[in-house]
Amino acid sequence: MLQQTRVETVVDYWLRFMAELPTVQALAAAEVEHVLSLWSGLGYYSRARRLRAAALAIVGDHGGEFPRTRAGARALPGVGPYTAGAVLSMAYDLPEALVDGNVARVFSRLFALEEQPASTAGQRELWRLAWECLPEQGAGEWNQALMELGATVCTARAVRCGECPLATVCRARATDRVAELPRLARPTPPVSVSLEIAWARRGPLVLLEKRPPQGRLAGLWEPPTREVENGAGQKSGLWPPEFRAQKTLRLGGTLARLSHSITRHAIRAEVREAAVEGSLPTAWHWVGPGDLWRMALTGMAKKVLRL
DNA sequence: TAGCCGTGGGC
DNA sequence: TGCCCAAGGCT
Repeated sequence: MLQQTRVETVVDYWLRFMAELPTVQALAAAEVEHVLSLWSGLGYYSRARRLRAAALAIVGDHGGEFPRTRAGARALPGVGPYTAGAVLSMAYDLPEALVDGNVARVFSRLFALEEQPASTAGQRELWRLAWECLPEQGAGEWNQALMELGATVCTARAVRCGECPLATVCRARATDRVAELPRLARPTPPVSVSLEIAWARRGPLVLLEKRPPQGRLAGLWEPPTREVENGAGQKSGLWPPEFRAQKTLRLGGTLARLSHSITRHAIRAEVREAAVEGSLPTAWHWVGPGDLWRMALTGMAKKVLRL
């Protein structure tokens, strides 16, 4: 859950997840749809699928216990170099290094590294330093302290050098280059996307569509959504003929326009009341309010449904 | 190697 | 508001 996600965001999801699936055996036995429903709104949903797959491997191949070796950990789905170092050092207090976004920023400044952290050379240098700095005892606490320093003091912006315990030995600080480091990769411009979201009601039921099993938000549920024709005249949304989008929905007296983002996509969405006649596409279903909590909804769907 | 995958918060 | 960024991993 913590991969690319802030602690504050994760906490509530983690508590619900652990209350529902408290053991690795329970997670391994759970339906993918169930796991995704607990992940609903957290994003990067492949993490949820891999977590379940890892639980299956742990139960099936490791006697229900997380591996205690780097190779064993790295072989699990969803466990990369960072996660392996994090779990082994914190859960088992093994002397394992880690590099995440925070450590990369702290080290880039502390040692005034010129390489971009995302580059191969930059990663190699960061991991070398992480191992070089690692104390023989207490690697887990060391790693957490390093990440905490990056999260609270040595931040991307509004850096708090005055509160930093390493300020006197920081090479970026000494050369007044804190704001320039770490060197950032040239950002790719975001793609603007305009969506139309259908809001169709039938008594207490709401119309939802299950997304395709591949690609973005794979297999998750959302109110029927189509990409609107953009200025260049491409990608016009294809609504079924039985379906008519009507006026823009008003929520709290204002037009229901939602801004949203998916990595490198700036999304503007408009929610429209819709009428449905005749048969529905197979992916469309009327869903009762009690079922919504048990479904794998997209974050956008939760916004629209105000859950 | 670089593109892809979600969402929420800070400024 | 719009942009940047975050306890990454996979292909």
